[in-house]
Amino acid sequence: MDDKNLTIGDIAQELGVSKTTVSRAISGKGRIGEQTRKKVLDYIEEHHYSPNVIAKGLAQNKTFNLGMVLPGDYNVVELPFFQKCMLGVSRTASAHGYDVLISMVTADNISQLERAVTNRKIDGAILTRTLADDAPMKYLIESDVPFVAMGSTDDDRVVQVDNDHRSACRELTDKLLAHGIRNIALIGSDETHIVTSNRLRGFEDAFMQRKEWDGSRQTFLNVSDGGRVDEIVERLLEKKTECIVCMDDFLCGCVLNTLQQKQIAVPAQIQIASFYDSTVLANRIPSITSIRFDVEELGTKACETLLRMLDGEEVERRTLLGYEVRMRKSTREIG
Amino acid sequence: MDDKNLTIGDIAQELGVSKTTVSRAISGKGRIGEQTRKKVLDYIEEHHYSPNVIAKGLAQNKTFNLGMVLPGDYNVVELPFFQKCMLGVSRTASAHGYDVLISMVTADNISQLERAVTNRKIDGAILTRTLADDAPMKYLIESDVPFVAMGSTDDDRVVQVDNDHRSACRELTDKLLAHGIRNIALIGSDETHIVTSNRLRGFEDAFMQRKEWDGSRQTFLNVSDGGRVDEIVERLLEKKTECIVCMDDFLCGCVLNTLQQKQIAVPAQIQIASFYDSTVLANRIPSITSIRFDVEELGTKACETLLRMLDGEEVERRTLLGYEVRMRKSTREIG
DNA sequence: CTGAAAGCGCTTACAG
DNA sequence: CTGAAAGCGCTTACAG
Repeated sequence: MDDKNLTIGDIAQELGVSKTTVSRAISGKGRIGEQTRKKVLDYIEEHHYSPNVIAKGLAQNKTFNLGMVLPGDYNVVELPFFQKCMLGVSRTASAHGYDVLISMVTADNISQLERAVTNRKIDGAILTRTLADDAPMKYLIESDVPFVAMGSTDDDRVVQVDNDHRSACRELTDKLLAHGIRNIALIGSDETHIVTSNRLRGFEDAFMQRKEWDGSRQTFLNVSDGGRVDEIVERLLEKKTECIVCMDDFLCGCVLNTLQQKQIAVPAQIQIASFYDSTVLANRIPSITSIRFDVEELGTKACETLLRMLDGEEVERRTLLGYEVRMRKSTREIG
Repeated sequence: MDDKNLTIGDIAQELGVSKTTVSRAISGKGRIGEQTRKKVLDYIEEHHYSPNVIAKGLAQNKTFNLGMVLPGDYNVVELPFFQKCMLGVSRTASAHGYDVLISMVTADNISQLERAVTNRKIDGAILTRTLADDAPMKYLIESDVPFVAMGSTDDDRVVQVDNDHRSACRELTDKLLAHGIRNIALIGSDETHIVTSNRLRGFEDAFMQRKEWDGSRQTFLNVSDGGRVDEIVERLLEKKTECIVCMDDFLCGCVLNTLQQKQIAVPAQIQIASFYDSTVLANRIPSITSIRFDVEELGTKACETLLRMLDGEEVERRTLLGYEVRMRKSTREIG
C-alpha cells in the first residue's frame, strides 16, 4: 500500500531534479520555483512518501522526541494524574511533529532518564512533578537538557508550569471558614513534594487573612498508609474537628473508609473536602467537595512551553494555571 | 563532565586506529585483537563516550524504540492498569537498550500510532488491550509492524500475552458456588473488550461444571456509569441476589457506594467480589474479595516477547499468565 | 586481525 | 531558482 522505502533520492531521480530540490520542496526552506515545488509535492502525495525522521534527525542533530519523566514508585504509579497529563503532552507533541518517550524514575534510580539523555534520544524533557531535592531535575540541569517542570520549585533556572495550589487551598479553606467552620484539619502526604508545602501555605494563608488563627487548626503531613489515617481520624474525632481537608483523593478515600467503618456520618458529624476529583472519588456518596485542576491542560501547557523553548523562543519562567473549588455535599452550605 | 560530542572518528584518530576497529570493539562483532579491543574500551570508559544511537539506527535501519499503544479515551485513561504495565514494559525495554515511545489512540483516531509507524520511529509495538474490532491492531497488521498484544484475540496472526481471565473468573465463581452461594450476578463494562467476554465465559464455565445452572445467575454488560449501577443494584436486591461479581474495580467502587447509600451491609446482606485489587479498592472496608493479576509482569512478558521477535526468534503465539483469587471479608467463608 | 570506502536518508552551505 | 558535494555518526561488505 504505502511505498514504504521511497527516499528523497528516488523522487529526485524520478522527477529529474536534485535531492536538494526535493528536500527544499518538502521543508519549505530555501528558494524554489512554484512549478517545481508543486511537481514534487504532487508526486509525494500520490506515492505516499513520508520522510525518514531518523535520517532527518541525524542531519539536523534532532530526534523529534520529548522525554516525559514519570515516577516509577510503586505507590505513585497508580495515580490517575500522570496518565491524564500524558494525554495533554502526547496530543500537543504529536500536533507539532514530536513523539513522547517515557522515562520512569525512582528516588534512587534515574538510569532510564540518563540513558535517554546520553543516547541523545530526546530533544527536551518534561518533569511531571517536583520534589524538594530532585535528582532528575538536577541531572537535567547539569546535562544542559532543555526541560520544563510540571510543578513548582525555588530554583529559578527551571521553567515551571503549575496549578496555583496555594491559592486553591487558600480559597477552599477560606470558604470553609466563611461557613463558620473553625476547627479544620489538613492531612497530606509526602512533605518532600513541593506541592504539599504549597498547599499547606495556602491553608495557613486563609487563617492569617481572617485573623482567626486560634490554634484550632491542625496539620498532619507524611501520611501515607491507611493505618496512619485511622489513628489520625480517631484523634480528630476526639478533638471535635469539624472538617478534614485531604490533600489528595487517595488519602480522602482512606479517610472516608475509616469514617464509614466507625459509622460517622458525612457531613452530619464531620465534613470532608479534598483535592482532585478523579475517578477515585467520583461517584462517592455523599459527593465530595474538592478542588478541580485541569490536568490535561497542565500537560498541554507544559508541552507547548517546551516546544517554544526548543524553537529558541523566550518563555516565561513560571506559568500558573487555574483551579476550581467545587463545593458539594460533603461540606454543609450555610443558608 | 561528559565529553558529549565525542564520536567514533575522534576516538579512532586519537588512538591511531580506524573507525571500523572502534566500531567493532564497541559492538563486539567481527574479529578484533584483544589488545586493540581493550585499548579502545579503556579509552571509551575514561572519556565517557556514548554512541549516537540515532546514527547507529540510521546505519542499521533501527530506532531502538518500542511503541506502546495506550487508550486515550477519557474514561479509560485513569485506570491504574495501564501505568502499572508501563512500568514492566519500560523496565525491560530499558534493560535491553530500548526506549518506550507512547501513542495514545481513541476509537476514532489512531493518528499518533500512524505517525510513529510512517515516520519509522519504532521497531515494534505493544498493544495494551484488545477490542473486538481493533483499529490499531488492524493497522499494525497491515503495516507489517511486529507487535504483541496484551490481551486476547481470535486472530491467530497476533502474538498475545494475557492473564487467564477465563479460568480466573471460573475459579472465583466456583469458590462462591462451593460456599453455597447460588444467586450470583455478574456486572461488567464494555462488551467489545475481549477481556469482558472471556470473564463472562469463565463465569458460565463454573456454573456448567457444577451443573447448578438453575437460571438464577444473571449478567449485566456494558455498564459504565454510576446511574446504571444504581438501577441494577436495586433490581438485584429485589431478586434476593446473594453475591455481585464486578468485572473491574471501578465498577465495584460504584456498587459499594450504592450499597452504602442504601445502608445495605456487606457481606451480611449482600456479598461482593471484584477483579483487580488496585488502590481504587485498597483500604476499602470490608476488604474486597478479588482476583489479583500481576500487571507489571504482564508488561514485562509482553515486552520480552516483542524483543525476542525483533531478534528474529520464534515466539509462542499465546502466553497465559496466572492470577490469584483472594477471598476476603466481602464474601463469607463457610466454617 | 585491520582498514578504506561506500552507504543509511536526510540537510545545507556554497556556487552558479 | 537549482544542483553537486560534503556532512551528520554510525555499520558493514570487501580486501588485504
